[in-house]
Amino acid sequence: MRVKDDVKQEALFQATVKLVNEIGFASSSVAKIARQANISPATIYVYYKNKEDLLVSTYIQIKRQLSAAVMQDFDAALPIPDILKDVWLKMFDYISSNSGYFQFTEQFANSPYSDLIDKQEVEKYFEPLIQVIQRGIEQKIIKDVNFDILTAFMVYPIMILSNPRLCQHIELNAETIETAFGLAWDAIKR
Amino acid sequence: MRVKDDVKQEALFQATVKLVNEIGFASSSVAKIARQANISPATIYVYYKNKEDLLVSTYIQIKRQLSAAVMQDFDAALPIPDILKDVWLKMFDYISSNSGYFQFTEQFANSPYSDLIDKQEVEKYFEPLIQVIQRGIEQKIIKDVNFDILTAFMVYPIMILSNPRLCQHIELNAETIETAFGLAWDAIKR
Amino acid sequence: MRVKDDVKQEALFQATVKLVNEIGFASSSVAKIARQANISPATIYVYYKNKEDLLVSTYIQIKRQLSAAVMQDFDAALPIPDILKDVWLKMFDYISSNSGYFQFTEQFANSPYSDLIDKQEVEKYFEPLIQVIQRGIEQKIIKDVNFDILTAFMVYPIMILSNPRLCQHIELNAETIETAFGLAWDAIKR
Amino acid sequence: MRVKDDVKQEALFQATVKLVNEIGFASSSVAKIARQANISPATIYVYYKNKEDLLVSTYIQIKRQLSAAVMQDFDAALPIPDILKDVWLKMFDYISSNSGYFQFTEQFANSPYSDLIDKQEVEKYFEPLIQVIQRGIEQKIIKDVNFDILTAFMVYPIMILSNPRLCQHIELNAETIETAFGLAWDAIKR
DNA sequence: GATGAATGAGTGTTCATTCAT
DNA sequence: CATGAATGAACACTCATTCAT
Repeated sequence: MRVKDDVKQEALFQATVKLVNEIGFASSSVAKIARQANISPATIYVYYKNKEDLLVSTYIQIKRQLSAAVMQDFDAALPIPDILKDVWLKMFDYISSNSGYFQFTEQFANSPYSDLIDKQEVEKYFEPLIQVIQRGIEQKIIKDVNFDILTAFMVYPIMILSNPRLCQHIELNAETIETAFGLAWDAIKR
Repeated sequence: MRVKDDVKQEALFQATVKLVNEIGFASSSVAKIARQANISPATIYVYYKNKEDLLVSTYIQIKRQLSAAVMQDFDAALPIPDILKDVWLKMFDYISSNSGYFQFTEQFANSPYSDLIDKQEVEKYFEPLIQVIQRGIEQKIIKDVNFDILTAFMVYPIMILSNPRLCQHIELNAETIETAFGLAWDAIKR
Repeated sequence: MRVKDDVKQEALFQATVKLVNEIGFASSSVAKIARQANISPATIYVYYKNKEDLLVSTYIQIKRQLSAAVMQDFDAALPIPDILKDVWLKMFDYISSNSGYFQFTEQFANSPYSDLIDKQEVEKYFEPLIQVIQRGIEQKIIKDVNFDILTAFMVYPIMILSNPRLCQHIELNAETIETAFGLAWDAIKR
Repeated sequence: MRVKDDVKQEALFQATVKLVNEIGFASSSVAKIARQANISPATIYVYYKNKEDLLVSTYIQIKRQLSAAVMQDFDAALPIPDILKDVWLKMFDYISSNSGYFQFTEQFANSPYSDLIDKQEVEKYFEPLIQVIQRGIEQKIIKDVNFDILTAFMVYPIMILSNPRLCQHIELNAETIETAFGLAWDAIKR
């Protein structure tokens, strides 16, 4: 028998990301994704249960990759600001090197499919980071406020600044990224 | 000669917002919107050129309303932090009083229709605010950084904290809103 | 506005019956039925909720027509054998004049859609006939046996003899029909 | 060299009958039958030319089995009514013991595949029975009418009474079966 | 012999839009 | 102005069958 073709599966992944970025989530039909990947629409159903499965799997794959990149060489022993800055930089690094993947996750997060995701599944990868922030609060380095508020200033600004749909005028280079971290740190530090 | 029926147009507006919030952008078909508004699908084409026109017009109407609410009683003579805090509070106020409208704009911003919007058209309403920030920079009260960076810390945190999809754990009351502004101000102030 | 076209609905009815008779229930797709009726597949959904509705409605329409034809001029005052013979002849008459309709009902009855039919809805038209048979049992003219058994000899033979798929060799004329009734009557009479 | 696996073929037969009875003819796809039989869809094409061949072969196998069961110990020397009653009882016996097989044939007979069957191929097994009836006619024990008419009263009532879709209210026990034969015999006897 | 991968053709259904009234 | 009828194109998905191993 023929064997499942990794090349085909990878092409499907790339096609999904590319098409969603080009024409948006709502317009990305199974047939169009198949054509982009140069396979038959029916073949998609060999690799995925249905469209939802294809999109959700693609999302999770990217999220896993992102979290691995960001948490790589994580060193809880460093000073807290250094840790946060390291994560901040790694995240910008990943996003700018993989802007297509990142854009896909942004679109996904605002689609109805988003509700199907177990958020904790994704968050668990960042557990060490969360503990660092917790420690920062205890050591009175970081403001003692609701965690969602801290996240709104420590994480989402990265996403917003990296989203070309939202920020068309800014050039993301080492300097601006560093500058932005300055604001983030000022926001949360005590 | 009969004239276009304002009641019908308003019903159409409400139906569009309601349906998009309930079943999402992709699933909101013309026929369903029409049924929700208790009119015929064909009648929509009396009021709007096509579906895109309907959605874009709905979006712009909300954005105009939001900017009017936020910029109401704008007083450039006040101290800069007071101005920003006032805007911050008014924005939260509008969003919490009109969460349906706000949710619609969030969904819209992540749809392909979003590209059709002339962002400057919306931004011009905030011109006085932009000038205040400019003045803050000149007076060395606000950090002299790219404008997009300032916005990422002054405006988007509001949207993120108000988005129930993103922040499920936080209760938005006077206290948390004030706290959040504290972080925003710390981020941008010199 | 345009008005619902009775001609189109009738064409749809005829096309459904014709196609099911020609290629069978399982192969009769919505697209094929539409092509046979010379309308767009989408138009079917103007007249019927879905495929099931189309088929079930077609079935019920035929059944109603059949029962009306069979029970026409029903006279409970006549002698019981005369009543039964009259019904027997009228049924053959309807079936031979409308063999296409009848074939459709036979196919329908053996399809999964059949389970959706409320049998009592159809049976109620034959209520007067059922009462006659009941009376025949009480008057000891007809055998006092389970009603299903009587039906198996009084009604189904008509269907079998009229079914060209099952009986290819017999010519259904006045004589053979009369002969067959003789057997039916001998079967059930006391 | 490996040989065709009888166990697999039998599993395929059972799976086909089971699935058709459970979900109907139209919904029984090759893939589903294969899954039910715990083999690959492709393997079916080792044993059968195509889907049609699978279904037709299954039908013929059952029919052969039925005729063997019914004609077992056939004794043309017995009195004619005894012969017919014996066949009648054996048929009910087979059907009630193998209701799954019987249901399959009923579904098959109303599918388009039915036209592919050479009816004479099946009928030839009943040749001795046909000759008995012929003899009964000659001896003026049985009515001298068209053979299809006799069959409509001697054979089909069994099928109708055994079809749970048609007769839901009757309990088929020794008594009702005997009673029903009484009607059948009254119908055809002179 | 046996199989999972692969697919073109098809399934029932909904779509945004136009037409006739 | 207002509408339900009408539709070609598209939708997600399944089909029977063949291919490569």
